[in-house]
This record gives sequence, structure tokens and C-alpha cells, in this order.
Amino acid sequence: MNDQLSRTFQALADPTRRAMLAKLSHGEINVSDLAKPFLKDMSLPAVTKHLKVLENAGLVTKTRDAQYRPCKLNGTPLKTATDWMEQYRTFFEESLDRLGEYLKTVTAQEKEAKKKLNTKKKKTAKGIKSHGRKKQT
Amino acid sequence: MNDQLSRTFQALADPTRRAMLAKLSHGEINVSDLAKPFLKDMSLPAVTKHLKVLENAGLVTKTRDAQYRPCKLNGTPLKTATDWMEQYRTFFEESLDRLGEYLKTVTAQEKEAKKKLNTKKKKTAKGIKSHGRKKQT
DNA sequence: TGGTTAATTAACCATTTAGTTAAATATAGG
DNA sequence: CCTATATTTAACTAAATGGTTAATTAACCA
Repeated sequence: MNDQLSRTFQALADPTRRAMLAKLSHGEINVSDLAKPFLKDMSLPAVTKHLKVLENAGLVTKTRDAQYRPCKLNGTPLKTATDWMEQYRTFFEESLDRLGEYLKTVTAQEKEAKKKLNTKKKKTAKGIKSHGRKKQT
Repeated sequence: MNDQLSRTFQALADPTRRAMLAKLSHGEINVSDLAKPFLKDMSLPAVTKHLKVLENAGLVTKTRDAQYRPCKLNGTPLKTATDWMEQYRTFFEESLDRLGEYLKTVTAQEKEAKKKLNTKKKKTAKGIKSHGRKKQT
């Protein structure tokens, strides 16, 4: 994981960091004010680390004001991520067209699942073998 | 990291998995055909694991056809992710308005950085102290 | 100068992630 | 039944992630 897009998605893959972005979307805010809502759940250095992840992804820029570090949201990487997602739009916009087919599929899969449950029961009766590698001794 | 959105972003935060989704966007495909382009870089079990991450995020569903496991892209989680991003659209759509201001900021920051370099050099001459905790003995 | 607040860094630890190889399971087909 | 192909699982390992506490740095202010 080294490219820009991966860093962006990685940064977004955490609820704390997403909450920090939400807070930042209301305007510039310094580190301790940004941290405040999270100090019930984690320490300040933990927040600093999350912030660093957001910075490394380019989602947040930090400036200086005396001993404060005002943080600002930068939307550019989100634009990149959104653009990437755009190529899959067809896969979630034909929902109405596909709903009927989807339901049929689900029904079919459920029937399949029931069949398999029966099959597995029979096999259990015969004795199921364990999977994978044996423990080294 | 346990919620749906986090799992989705986490799944997208890897170039191999994104490439797998790209492949899947061209239609249903079984595991070994899906794996083929990646076997130069990693083993088949590694691909299986990536596939499992995509499945757990709900981005891929696997069915059965004899010994084959045809995989299919499911766009729903991408829809959820896109919807989440939507709330930040204002932060990357005013780009033209903000470009000038951004450039001014960058310039200001570069000047700041130069000033700081000088400051640090002076301090180095006086002797810089190390940061953080001391090694336990 | 000394104390207080803001923020970061270091050292450490537990868990997760991403990969490996070897073995096991599932199915088809001679 | 035996064998080949497809896929998964197990066991293991190295590195990354997400957290901690203690120490350090930076700047303000009385």
C-alpha cells in the first residue's frame, strides 16, 4: 500500500478518522479541539497518529498559529477517490432494473443453501475430515 | 474497524483488490481466471485471501459451478461509500474559486519553511536535543 | 525565569494484515 | 477407484496498525 489512492482509502477506513474529517468539514480547528470528542476513547497521542494518517493521505493540512496547529480539510484526494468510484456507477445505478433479477438470485441461492445443508448433514454422518495443513511437531 | 463503511474502504485500500474489482466489472469470472494476472506477484492462496476481504466487504459474491467458483461484483457497498463521500463534494468542487487562495497558502508555507530551516540550523549549531521518551534500561 | 498549555516523539505492546508453503477438500472424468 | 484440476484451509512469519505511557519540545504568560 503505497500509492495515493490506497493511502486515501486506508485513511477513510476508520470511524475515528472519518469523524475527524466530519469535524474538519465545519472549518479549521486546532489539534486539541479536534481531539476533544475522542479523548473518552483514546489518548491524545492516539489522535495525533490518526491525524498523521490523514495528513499522509493529503486529506488534512496543518499550519501553525503560536502553540496551536490549526488543521484544515483538503478535498482533493476525495475527488480522486470519487472519480475512481465513478467507473463503477453502472453497478449501483441500475438497481431498479436489477432488483427483480436480484430477488430471483437470492431465492435461488437460498434454495441452494438448503440443499447444501442437507448434503453437509449427510457428510457429517459419514464423518467430516479437517482441512488444511497438519500441525508441525 | 468493524462497520460496513470501514470494511468497504479497507477493501478498496489495496491495488491488487482494486484490480480484481476492475476485472470483475467485465463480468462473472472464476477464481483461477481472476487470479491469473496476479500469480506473477503472489501465490494463489494470497489471491484467495484478497478475495475473502472483498467478500467480507460485500463487494463480491461467490457462487458455485462444479469445481469452479464464479465471482460477481456487487456494487451496493460502493453506492454506500459514494453516498458518504457526497457530503464532502463542496470541498472539491469549488476548486477554481479556491485555486488562487491555495497557491497563496502554498507560497506562504514555503516562506515559513525556509524561515524554519534557518532557525533549525542555528539550533543545530547550539546543539539539538533529542525528542521523546528515553530508552528504558 | 518558571509554570502552564499545546503538541509531538519515543519506546513499547497486542492485534491485524499480507504474504508464504504444505496439506486438505471438491468435483469431473477416464 | 485413481488422477487431475480448482479452491480452500492451516500454520507460520514479517511488517503494519492502533493503542498506551513517559518524556520532550514549543510557545505563551505572569
